[in-house]
Amino acid sequence: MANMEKEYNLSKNQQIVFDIIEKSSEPVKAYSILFNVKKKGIKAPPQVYRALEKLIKLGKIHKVESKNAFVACKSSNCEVSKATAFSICEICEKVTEIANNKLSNFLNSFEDKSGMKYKKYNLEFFGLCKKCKKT
Amino acid sequence: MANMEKEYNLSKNQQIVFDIIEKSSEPVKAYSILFNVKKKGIKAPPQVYRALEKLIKLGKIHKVESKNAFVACKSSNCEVSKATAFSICEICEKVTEIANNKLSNFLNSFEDKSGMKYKKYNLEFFGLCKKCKKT
DNA sequence: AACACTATGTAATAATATAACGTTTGAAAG
DNA sequence: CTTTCAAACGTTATATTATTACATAGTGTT
Repeated sequence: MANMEKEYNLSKNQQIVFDIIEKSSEPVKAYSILFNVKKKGIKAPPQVYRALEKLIKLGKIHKVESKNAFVACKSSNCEVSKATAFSICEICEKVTEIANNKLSNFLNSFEDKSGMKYKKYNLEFFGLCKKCKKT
Repeated sequence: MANMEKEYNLSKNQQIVFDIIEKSSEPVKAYSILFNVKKKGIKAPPQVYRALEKLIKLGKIHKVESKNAFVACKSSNCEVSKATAFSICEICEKVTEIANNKLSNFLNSFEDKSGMKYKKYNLEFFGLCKKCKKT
């Protein structure tokens, strides 16, 4: 019920692309999406990239810049994407979105030397996940 | 004098590529570098990418992921690149490396819910620079 | 000299992303 | 309901970014 309206105003292609990303347990690349939606009638890169662009604007997905790949936003009703943080394992490449108030509060209120504040940021942490640390 | 040894052990191609990046006031793209070093005998992408890879490892340059472009490290004798933060203007696209102890201390000691710490991060802030804010 | 390691040169191609067009659709205003 | 406008769509072509693969050359060590 809570997320009934979540995908309300997505267009056909946007919904198809979003479904692929949301179902994946790992970041999905644009051309992987393209390959997977050929059967649904999406045939060319611009169709995928346009959907991605819109989904990012809506905050429904994020781009993991260091991987050129896309993940669904897990934060509860993240309406508009402006502040993202990810944890990335350097071995298994697992990517997890970090939702941490202390972190986001700190970054949202960060001021540089010139007193400039930022309304938007993207942070990518690299390290070893639990599994990979053990081995 | 202080930076006499800075570029000591760079190979020929590494030095050529580094010079281009260091002289630029803005992030430089790989193919822009390639174009600019044709006259110096570097003719093919792998030559540039290999130099870039090495320079990143050495901490002499950083990649600005959201722009697929490279900047020289301005931090004083940054031997190895592991923690980077940039300020990016959304209008004029000016990129500045942020050197801020409060920020780096916070991020270096950050622990996520699972107690995981990270040895490396990349942070990109987006906003309007002073100039662009005025207009 | 033999070895390992790093760097180089080169051709080909893979992977990621956008430009440019014209058409269709769907919601809002008259 | 039909005009209008913006968003979304379909398609072709192309631009941009990055890597694979393989052969050669330099550099330092033992």
